[in-house]
Amino acid sequence: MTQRKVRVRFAPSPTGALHIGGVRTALYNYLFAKQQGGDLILRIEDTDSQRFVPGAEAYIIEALTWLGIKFDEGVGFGGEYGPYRQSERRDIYKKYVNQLLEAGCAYIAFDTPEELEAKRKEIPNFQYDASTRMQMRNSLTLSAEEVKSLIDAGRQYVVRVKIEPNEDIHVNDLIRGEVVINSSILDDKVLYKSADQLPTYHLANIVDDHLMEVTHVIRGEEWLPSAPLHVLLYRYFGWADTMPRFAHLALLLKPEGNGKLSKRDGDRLGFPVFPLEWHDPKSGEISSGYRESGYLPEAVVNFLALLGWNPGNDQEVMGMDELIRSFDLSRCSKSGAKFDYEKGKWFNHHYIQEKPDEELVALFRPVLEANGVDASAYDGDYLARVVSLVKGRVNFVKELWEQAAFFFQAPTSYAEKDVKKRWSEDTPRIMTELMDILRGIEDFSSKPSEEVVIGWITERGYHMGNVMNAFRLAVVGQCKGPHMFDITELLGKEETLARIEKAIERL
RNA sequence: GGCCCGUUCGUCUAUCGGUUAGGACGCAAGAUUUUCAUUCUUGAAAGGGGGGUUCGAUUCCCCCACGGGCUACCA
Repeated sequence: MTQRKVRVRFAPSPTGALHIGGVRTALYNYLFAKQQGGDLILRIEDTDSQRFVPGAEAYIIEALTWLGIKFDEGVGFGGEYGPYRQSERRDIYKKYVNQLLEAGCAYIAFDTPEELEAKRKEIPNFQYDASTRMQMRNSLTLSAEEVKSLIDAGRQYVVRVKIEPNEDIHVNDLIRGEVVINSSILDDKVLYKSADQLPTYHLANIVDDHLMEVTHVIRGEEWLPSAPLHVLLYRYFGWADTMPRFAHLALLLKPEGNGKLSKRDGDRLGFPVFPLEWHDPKSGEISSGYRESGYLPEAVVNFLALLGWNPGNDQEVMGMDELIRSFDLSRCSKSGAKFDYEKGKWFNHHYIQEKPDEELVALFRPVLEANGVDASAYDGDYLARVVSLVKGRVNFVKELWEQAAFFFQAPTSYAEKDVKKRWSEDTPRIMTELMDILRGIEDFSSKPSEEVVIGWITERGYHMGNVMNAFRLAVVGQCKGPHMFDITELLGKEETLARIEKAIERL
């Protein structure tokens, strides 16, 4: 067992956009697989035909690819253990259900959903289990002939697992240690549904993990209560010796209030809960995504990795390779983590600073276009210099526009507050004088022009702050922005003079 | 209701019986500066409650409280 190659799987259900919590589960699976030199499998668990949403599968693949989570096999990635879509594995499940039936570990039940619902209403805490199954209509209470005639008559039925009561079942969890649950509190779960002739999660999951030789099941905490059932199923199938190890991850919680993180929280608090923008085909609703909001994938990965895991030291900034190196399931926290969006923003800010300017320029060009600027009119070097001047003040690539707009458009208005404070009666006179000085500068680059202007201000005994801020107001439109002479260097002498002239006219 | 899991600054977390309980985000103050931001420095900020065990508990055990999950022919 120890020499088996590590194989883990991410097995989402294509019922909509991939939730950010699901992304984290996928990430942890990936980190673990790569660290162990193993494989990551993408399996699509589409056994619920009712909830199937077209496009969800493609969305999942695109989202994880964007984040740099790479699969070794699975839907869209090939592999020897396919098919990897559960809806294409009907025959396989049928065979294994029959195996369970023949072994007496499962039975056929004819109770309709309506009958069950009535039962649940009638008896509080009703559970289909060892204590009640002999009062129900199933192959344990009906004779073989009756069962056969019902089936021949086309009666719908489900297959239920037969749980033997009064046994302590031990689940050894890599994160939580040993969890013990008594089999009496488990119910005879449906393994095979009548409606769509497909297995439920429980059956399909065990059969596929076994057939695909999965060694570790890393999944959300919501599966912990059914883990004993899964352990039992491995035993009933005779696969206990190759049963995967389990690791149940604590959930991502709402930033404020109670409960787990949901799509509504994102809408309400103004942050995405999906990796990519999602267009719901049923409701037509559009939900924002991290990618479209201007997040860098490395920031999302780093942020998510630390939500519920840490390397055991003070290091927080880690790239994918580093995460792979230090990831450790035993260091995953057992309690749920509130989603801290502010920290996510900080990570993005950080990764923007680390990113080479040329790469930022590539991301900046579409932002310029979106704001009506013909980005192709500017060469990469110019844009790179603009970006390097303003990137320190943004959290998102999008915000680069707000910070750098004046490099592309002369101010059309001037910040009222700054005008009041920095533009006095004799400012036009001083600005006219400044224009003369600027005209005379041969080398208009930052340092030399700064020396000349500062020299002039000092010589004339002008107030440094007043002159420089008026200058800034004229060129930028408000009293903020990068170093003044870095701006004028990029703008050039002609544009700088034109802007001052315009300001004198208008103010 | 039943069952399971959990509980350290506002948030994410470190601590594997003895620490001035550490770091990060956020927040506040200061420094730098011709502006705004960045940056840097500093600061405020935590072991849910009650019992044990122990020379000593944040750390181990029990109870309670609180939080989370599950309790479908959904995953």
